[in-house]
Amino acid sequence: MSSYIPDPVIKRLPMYYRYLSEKEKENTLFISSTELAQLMGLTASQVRQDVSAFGGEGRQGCGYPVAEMRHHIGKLLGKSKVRTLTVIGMGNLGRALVRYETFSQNSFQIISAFDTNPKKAGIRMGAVTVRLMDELEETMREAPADIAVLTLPASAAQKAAERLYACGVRGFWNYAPVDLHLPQDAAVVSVHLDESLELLGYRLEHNEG
Amino acid sequence: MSSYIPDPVIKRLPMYYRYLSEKEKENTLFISSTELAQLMGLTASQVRQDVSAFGGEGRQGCGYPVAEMRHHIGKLLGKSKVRTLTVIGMGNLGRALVRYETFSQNSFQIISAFDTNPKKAGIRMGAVTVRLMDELEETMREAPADIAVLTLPASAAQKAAERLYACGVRGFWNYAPVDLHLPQDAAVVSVHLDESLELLGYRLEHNEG
DNA sequence: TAGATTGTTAATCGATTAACAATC
DNA sequence: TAGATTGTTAATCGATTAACAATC
Repeated sequence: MSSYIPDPVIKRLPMYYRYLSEKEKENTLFISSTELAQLMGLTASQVRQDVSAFGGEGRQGCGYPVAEMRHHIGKLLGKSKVRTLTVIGMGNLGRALVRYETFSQNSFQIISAFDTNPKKAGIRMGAVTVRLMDELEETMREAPADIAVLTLPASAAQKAAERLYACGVRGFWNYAPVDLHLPQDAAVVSVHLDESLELLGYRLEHNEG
Repeated sequence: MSSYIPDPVIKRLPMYYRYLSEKEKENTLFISSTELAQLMGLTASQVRQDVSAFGGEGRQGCGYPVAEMRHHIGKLLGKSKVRTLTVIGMGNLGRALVRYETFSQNSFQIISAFDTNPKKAGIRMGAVTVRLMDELEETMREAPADIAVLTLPASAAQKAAERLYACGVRGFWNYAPVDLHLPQDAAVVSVHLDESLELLGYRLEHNEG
């Protein structure tokens, strides 16, 4: 069905979506590759190549229809569906994510949260009540999650991921500083905050001679 | 001094650092490009090119000296210095980051935190006391920060960044869903959590025909 | 029609991979 | 020395940029 889209283009889709959303809010009807490129820090040529790659359509002499293209990208990103999330690990980060409301705006819905610490079990956080990891399988049967958010120690992440995979979870949003090894049909996106900060350290160090 | 290193290589440095740290903990003295490549999901050839690019040195027939190479990369990443951080915006994420202890292990030290909400001012969080944004300039004079962590609404991020830049801050770790525009000598690394999750949505949607 | 801008083909650039001589 | 593995040069691959004909 959907033909091949190069990975660099896919990674830019969310950014396209963001800028098109902004433009739509400003009631802009059409935007040229030149303007979009400038906003996004790309070349106009690259924008035209990207659009062509992800199947967008423009009008010569006029530009790209903002609303239509945003909708098209939204569909590619699977925004038409609601995704259910479960958060594994109620440390500082887990707690913050559970309370983060921006997700719901984007049709991501946190439906459960787990921790291994019995002291945290039963506590209400955001819209969910923390459960013990022992109840994972049972809970996943009753209320399956599309995506697991892994905010637990590196040492526990791989095993938890395997357990979740066995429960049918196929999406993994990984915050633990490890690279997960899961079967091909699992989708993993990692957020390595520590590495991101280290990269900033590098840039800071080497920004002028 | 330091010769040019291609950007893709730089972005891999933190991952090299992570795996070398693990190997060092296991008391591995040398590691071959083949083994390192397998761990990191790269080709051996790429590892050798990377190492050569960032100025690492191996021993033929033997591999790369783990501890030495880790130290070398650490120096490139500026890990020899302690970096001071200020967190701007005490929402869920800001609070989580202030309490996050992994940073200190990596020689990043949070020394102040700000919010525009007077109700939050004066409250102690993690190792710092929240201050009102009004006190930003004064505080930066007394205790300058190398890096500002921007965990505030998109609409406020650009202006806050400019203010911080004017205070002499040159590193920006940006969590707001905007792209910052700052002078050349500022180093910006953005963590777009929403976009990262959207990418996962895409992968989930398109993982098998 | 004239002007603007797309869509696409060709050219360039840079990153990854392959190959192999150098050498520990 | 023989075996293993680096360091580097060459080949390939893919992404970005440039150019321009097609067309709204």
